[in-house]
Amino acid sequence: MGRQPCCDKVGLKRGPWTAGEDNKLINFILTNGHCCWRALPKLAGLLRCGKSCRLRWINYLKPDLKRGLLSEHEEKMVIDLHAQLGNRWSKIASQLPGRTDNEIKNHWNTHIKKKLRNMGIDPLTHKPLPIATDDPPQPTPKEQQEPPPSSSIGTSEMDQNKETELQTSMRSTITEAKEDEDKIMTSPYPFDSMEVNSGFCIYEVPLVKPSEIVLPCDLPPSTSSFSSSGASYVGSSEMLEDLPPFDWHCAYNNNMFGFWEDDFSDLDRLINESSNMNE
DNA sequence: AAGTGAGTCAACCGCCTAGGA
DNA sequence: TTCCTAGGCGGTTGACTCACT
Repeated sequence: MGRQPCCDKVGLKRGPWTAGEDNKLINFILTNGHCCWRALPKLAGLLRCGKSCRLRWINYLKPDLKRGLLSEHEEKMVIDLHAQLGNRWSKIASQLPGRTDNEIKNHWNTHIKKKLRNMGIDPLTHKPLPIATDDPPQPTPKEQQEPPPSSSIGTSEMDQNKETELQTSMRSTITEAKEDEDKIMTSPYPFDSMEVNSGFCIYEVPLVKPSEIVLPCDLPPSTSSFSSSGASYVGSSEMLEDLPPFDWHCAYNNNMFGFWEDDFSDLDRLINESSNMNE
C-alpha cells in the first residue's frame, strides 16, 4: 500500500501560478491567516493543493521576503553555514532574514558551487580540491553525500589547521553579517522600527511589484504571457478574473505593511483602510 | 532567422517528524 | 503505545530565457 497523496490531486491545477491565484491566496491569508493549509485552497477558492499554496506563500508571496541576488555577505554566510550545517537549507535560511530555503538552495546549486570550484574549493567538503590533472577524479559516492559538520571534517594536522581557519572565518563572517544587519536595523530608514524577530524587511525589494499583482483591466488582448525578474505569470483570461478589491499599490505607498505581524492583529485596520482607499 | 545547449529558478515529489486522538 | 494527519524539508524536475553558432 502506497502512501496516501497529500491531497486529492484530481482536478487540481499545477504549474506556474497566475496573478489571479496569487491574489486569491494573498487576500485569503491576509483576511484569515493560514490556520490549515489543507483546507485553505478550498476556502480561498483555489484549485491547488494545500502544499502548493504553502510553498507559494512561503517562497514567493510572504511580505517579508527579500528578492534579488544574494549580497556578498549573505553569500559568505551561506558558505559558512553550509560548512557547519551541510544541506540543511531551512536552518541556513533561518539565519538569513528574508531568504527562503528554496532560494538559498537554488543559489547554492547555480552560483556558489561554481564559484567555490573556481576557487579550488570542494563545495561538498569545503576543503581544497585536489590539484587538477588531465584525468580529474570522479567524486566517490561518499563524497557525493552530504558533508558532515565541519567539526568532523579533517583528520590530518593540515586539515585541522584548515578547519580552524574556516571556523575563524566563519565566526568573523557571521559577526560581520550580524553587524551589517544591526546597521540596517538601526538605520534611519523609514522601516527601521520593524522588529528583527518579525523578519519583516521589505525595505530591500518589494516582493512583488503591486502593479504585477493588481493587473490593469485594459491589458491588451495580445498579452498572452509576461514575466518579471521575480514573478512569472501565465497569461490567460484567468488573469483578469474578478480581481479582489485589495489594492496593493495603495497599501504599499501608504506603508500599510509597516505594522505587519504574523498574527495579523492589525488586519481589521488593513482591511478597513484598503476598502476606504478603494472607494 | 533558426537551432541548440547551458543556466536559472519556481514548483513538485516523496520522505520525515511532531503532535494529537 | 500506536496510528494518523498536517506541516516541513531536501532533492529533483521541467519550463523558460539567453547566449552562441
